[in-house]
Amino acid sequence: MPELPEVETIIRRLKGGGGAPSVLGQKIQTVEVNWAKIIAQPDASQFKQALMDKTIIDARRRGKFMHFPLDEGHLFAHLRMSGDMRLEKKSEPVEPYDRVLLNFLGDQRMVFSNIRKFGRMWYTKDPQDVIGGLGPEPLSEMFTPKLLYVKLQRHSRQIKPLLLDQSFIAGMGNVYTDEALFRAGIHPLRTSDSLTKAESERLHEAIQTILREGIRSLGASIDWIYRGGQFQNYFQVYKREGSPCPRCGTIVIKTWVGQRGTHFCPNCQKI
DNA sequence: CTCTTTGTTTCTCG
DNA sequence: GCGAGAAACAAAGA
Repeated sequence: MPELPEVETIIRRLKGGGGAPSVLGQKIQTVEVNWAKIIAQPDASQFKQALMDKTIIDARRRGKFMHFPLDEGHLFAHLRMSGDMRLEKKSEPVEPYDRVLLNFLGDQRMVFSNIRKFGRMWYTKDPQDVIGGLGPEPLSEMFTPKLLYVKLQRHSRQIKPLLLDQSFIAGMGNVYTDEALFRAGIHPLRTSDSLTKAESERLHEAIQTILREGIRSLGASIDWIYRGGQFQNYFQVYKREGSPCPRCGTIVIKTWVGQRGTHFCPNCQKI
């Protein structure tokens, strides 16, 4: 559920700004792992050992991954379905869903909070181990309308599952995919290589606009999955089944595509 | 107990 | 090999 805009929001917050504390330059003193399965690589005890005395030199986002280059090696985190990464004072109380705590030298710590325990963290020397298989960043300069069109033509797949495929394009999840397809006026079951150049260009514009608006709104807050953002107030189709389409008034419907709940307007998005 | 939720991986089948 | 579809899995909450 935390998708590209939510992760981007978290990363920007972790980097500080306006005098707020930052993770940059923080040296890890100790690591507490309260749920061992969160650690995907290596195992929990080696993870703790490896991170000790390492310094965080940057905080970046790649797709839905948080990427923290260290003075030696790299720390990655992925929230999967829920949660947050907080920077706070060590004197703050530990919450029930805080799974991993990085205690820094000084008075700060970074906390990986994850209700569902589906999130994962990695320590590796080679970033490619974790993010090597990801497709292009949808907000990067290399993600051009032409690139999207060429890539769509290379597959004959349903457009919605293809957009959710992180090796095709990194960072799209169920919410922003439904919203982008609505904005572009494309039915979620359309076959990727059936899209015309004009449709592909509309989709490119829609993906970038929806993601930028999501970031500007600081992400979307959905129940207890993620909190803080306002983008849920701008949903056109997601979770709006049974309500009129904001463009044409037709009732928005919900179906299943690739085993995922899928929302669209049957009038604006024709097969 | 059953059902739903999503990101991701793994499997089978055509 | 490719794509569809299903299943599995991670766990919690209604």
